[in-house]
Amino acid sequence: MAKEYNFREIEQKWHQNWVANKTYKVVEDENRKKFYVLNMFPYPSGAGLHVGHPLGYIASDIYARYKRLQGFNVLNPMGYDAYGLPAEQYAIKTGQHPEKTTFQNIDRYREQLDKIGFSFDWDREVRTCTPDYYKWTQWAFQKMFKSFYGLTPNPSSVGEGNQQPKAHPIEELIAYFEKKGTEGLDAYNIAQGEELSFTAEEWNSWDEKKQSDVLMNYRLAFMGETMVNWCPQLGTVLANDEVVNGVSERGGYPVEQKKMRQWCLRVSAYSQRLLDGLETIQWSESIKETQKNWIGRSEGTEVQIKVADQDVDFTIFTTRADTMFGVTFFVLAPESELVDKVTTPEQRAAVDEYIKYVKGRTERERMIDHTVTGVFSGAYGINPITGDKCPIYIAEYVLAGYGTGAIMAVPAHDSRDYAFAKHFDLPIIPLVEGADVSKESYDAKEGIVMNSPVSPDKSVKYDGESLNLNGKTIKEAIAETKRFVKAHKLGRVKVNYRLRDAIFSRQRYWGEPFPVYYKKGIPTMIPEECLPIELPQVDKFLPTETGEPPLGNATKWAWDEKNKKIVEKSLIDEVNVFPIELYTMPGFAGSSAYYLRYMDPKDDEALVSEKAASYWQNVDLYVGGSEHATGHLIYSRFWNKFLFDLGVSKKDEPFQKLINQGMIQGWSSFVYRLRNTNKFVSFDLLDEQYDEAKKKSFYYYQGAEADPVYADISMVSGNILNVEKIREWTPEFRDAEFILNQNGQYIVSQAIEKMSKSKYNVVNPDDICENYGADTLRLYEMFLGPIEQSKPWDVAGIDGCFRFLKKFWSLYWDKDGNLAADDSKATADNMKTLHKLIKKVTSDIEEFSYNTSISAFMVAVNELSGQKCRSKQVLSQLPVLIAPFAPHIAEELWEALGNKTSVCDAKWPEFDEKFLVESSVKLGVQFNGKVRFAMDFPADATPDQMVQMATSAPDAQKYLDGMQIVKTIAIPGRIVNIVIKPQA
RNA sequence: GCCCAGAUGGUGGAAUUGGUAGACACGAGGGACUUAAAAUCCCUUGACCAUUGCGGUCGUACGGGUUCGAGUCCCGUUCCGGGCACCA
Repeated sequence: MAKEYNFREIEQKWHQNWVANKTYKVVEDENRKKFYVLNMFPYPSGAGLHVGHPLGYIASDIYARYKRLQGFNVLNPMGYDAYGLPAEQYAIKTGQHPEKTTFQNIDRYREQLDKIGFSFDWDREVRTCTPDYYKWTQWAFQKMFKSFYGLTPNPSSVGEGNQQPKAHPIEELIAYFEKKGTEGLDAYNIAQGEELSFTAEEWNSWDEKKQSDVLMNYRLAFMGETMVNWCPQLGTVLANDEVVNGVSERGGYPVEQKKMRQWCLRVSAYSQRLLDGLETIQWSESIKETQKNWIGRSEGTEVQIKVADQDVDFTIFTTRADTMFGVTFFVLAPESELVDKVTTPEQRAAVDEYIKYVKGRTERERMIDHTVTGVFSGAYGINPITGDKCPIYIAEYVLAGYGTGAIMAVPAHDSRDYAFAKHFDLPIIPLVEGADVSKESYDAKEGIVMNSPVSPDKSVKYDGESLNLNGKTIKEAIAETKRFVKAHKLGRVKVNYRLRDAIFSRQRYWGEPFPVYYKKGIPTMIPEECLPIELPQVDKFLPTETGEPPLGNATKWAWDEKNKKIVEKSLIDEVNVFPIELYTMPGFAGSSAYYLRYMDPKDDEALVSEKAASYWQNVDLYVGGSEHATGHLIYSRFWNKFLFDLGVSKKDEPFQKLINQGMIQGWSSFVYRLRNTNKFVSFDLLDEQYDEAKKKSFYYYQGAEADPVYADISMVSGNILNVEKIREWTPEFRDAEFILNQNGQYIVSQAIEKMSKSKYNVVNPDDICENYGADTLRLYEMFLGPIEQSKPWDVAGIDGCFRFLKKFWSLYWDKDGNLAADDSKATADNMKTLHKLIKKVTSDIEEFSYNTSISAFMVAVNELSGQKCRSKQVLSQLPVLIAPFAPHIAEELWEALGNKTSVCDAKWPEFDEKFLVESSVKLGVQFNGKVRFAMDFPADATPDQMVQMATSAPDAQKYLDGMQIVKTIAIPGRIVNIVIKPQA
């Protein structure tokens, strides 16, 4: 009897062995080069792990194991992003503490992960919801509160070492205010909410509250009154990336705009560095592009506009300074404070009515509905270049939050201005030669400028100079206008970013509490040595009756300043005891610096020790989904840059290389219920009608409409429903009538969708592990296709991988079940197969092309099996090569070969070219690019020799007959082509 | 609308980066071994024509181009996916 591949026994044995020997424990070792592999840690949801989760974990585990075999000291940790909305929603429904359900889910995840054979060092596990972890989340927040961004406003440090803006202690700014107020501050590029102006005397005369308010304008974590995305159903504010198409990302509830006092992070301060950093990291172009869009840098010009007959002026922002001659009106955002100032008494009523209309519209309405609306303010602005008086309008198409909230409108060259001008019948002046603006605007930045000015007297002189752009290209015209505006102090060159500050507070329970108390209304940091401030117990997870966030339900939630401890709320006296912040931090707080914590997860003294941070530096390979492009991957980069400024993180960028694994989708199955009945009709009996307007199909059976209902995929094989099984599933099907087709089968319809509990299409990895083993699962998930690609889960091909492992296994055993490997000398063919494999697998792993390396294994095993290879010289190398992909079988065979240590500590085989060198190469001989016959060439033949041999070969004669050779192309090892034409 | 990525057999996907397209796997068909099944092994499998002559023609979404030679490079079109979306 041949020895059977008993994967259950093997995998259980090695799992226990790894745990017992702490095979995957990793410690800092100055003598070895480090390599840091990381996966985006999961949110432990109630549905458990599905087959999509391990895709990324397997991919990074393969790389981690490979790097280890190459001699690197590899850090490959795992943990849980444990704070989150679902656990809290569940808690509200059932009254169970979210910590309890979260920990239950974590245990389930761990159990599932353990089955797949990852090389995680579980001693480094982190959970974002444990106090020893979130202590450092709170600590980082406090540091941001105590920092501003810019150059040091300290005259002695101007120059060397003070060229790059970065985070600095807020004390430096306070010292400056005490001496000079805001005078000369703009030289230091300090990030701020709005441009303030005050003197040192004013600053020194202000009380603590006023000074605190002013400092909020500069702090990197600050409390600000801002427009927020408020979601009434979730009872909380959301960050921009948590809102998709005007509804909440989680749950899909409507979101409205609301002005609220909130904690914010001044992410925008780092806009330029976030943009520049993208050039230094190996991420996919599409993610970098997405981040570039999100940051939205635009370089333009700010120009001062005087309002005619009023003592008011305002600033507009434009990227098309060249079009100043085509301005025919100005537009203010409805929310702009200028609206009130410029509106004339005659227009007051109309303007008020318009503002009222705008306020009544939700963000979603404004996003979907782009009809032209607006109102004339009654005032006129003076174009500083032409001297023309142009009407000032108020319209919602201008956004308050971007630029200055005011624009100059050039209808000829901006489609939005064009639509507005057509609607209000305003003049349109074309400025580009050949541009036809009778039907639409000409927005392209290409062409030659004209009408700028129309006539010499239409250009205002400044210091004897007037602007003339005629005949210039648009690019030249922009540069020239910038120069002109700057030279004559009409405005300034300005860079704007679309990236907004992140709203950092949530009105929820299950999140990190803020280490902040309110001392006479002033937000004050709880001393660093008192951290962490632990999440208090509450009896209800809903907001209080007075509308306070859930933490308002906590009774022991006040800060005793004198004794430095948390005390009962009833003791608040506003002298020694003050209320603590009721908001909690958002999901991205805990996930922004977790990769640093893995380096040193148990450290009580620091987020990460100097020693650990210096050794591990940053993540070399990060694997995760691309859906985090504008969320986690921006916040993390921001957070890391801040910690880098503090010297905590050692690299400016946290994730050197990023691989985005695709999503594994599920096949959802639908049965069709006739409306208002309990009858289900087989899909092939239904008539389909497609509704063009709704982009959706509707189904009918004998005139009655049938509605799709999800059926659990375990009830379906192929597209045939197991009627008995579904009857047992839920009561609604028990007594249902199933109308079958003529073959007596019930056919379901199927669709590819995201895997989700509610769609009943989740495939668990557990069943695969049970039936085929973890090694097959690992191999199969990688064999499915490139990691980056999304694809539906389909078990159809899994047998192929299972068969391969069985073949691989049987290379090692004879028919009696004894080890077949012996000391015989490997043949040239054996060595060639082996080294072909080493070369292919090594280069494929480096390129994350795991599917092709598995193919290479299949080929090699088939070849060796055909060669009846028994030689240990070859067979002892294979377990090492397969170890990253299928670690259990690798260990088993490695041990069977007589090794005493884990295959993890083996050495990755070296590729040797000499085994691949051929004495001859078979190449196709082409005439005029078409292959005509194949022949052998000596491997070391020169191009001339190859041509000589090809043309004199007997096969060549019939092609050469009556022809003459025009040209020859020969590349050794590659190609021989002879260009011929009929003889003249 | 703008930006990015992509389209290869019945299916998932390969292709040394411009050099014999379809590796590897699934599925399908045929065969061997078996009382039978499972397992295993062998053959065929892009299309069409020719098949007791070993071959020929076409073929990488579509239309052009560059080249001795294009799945790969360039121009245009269609379709699918992702991101941004009144950002001035």
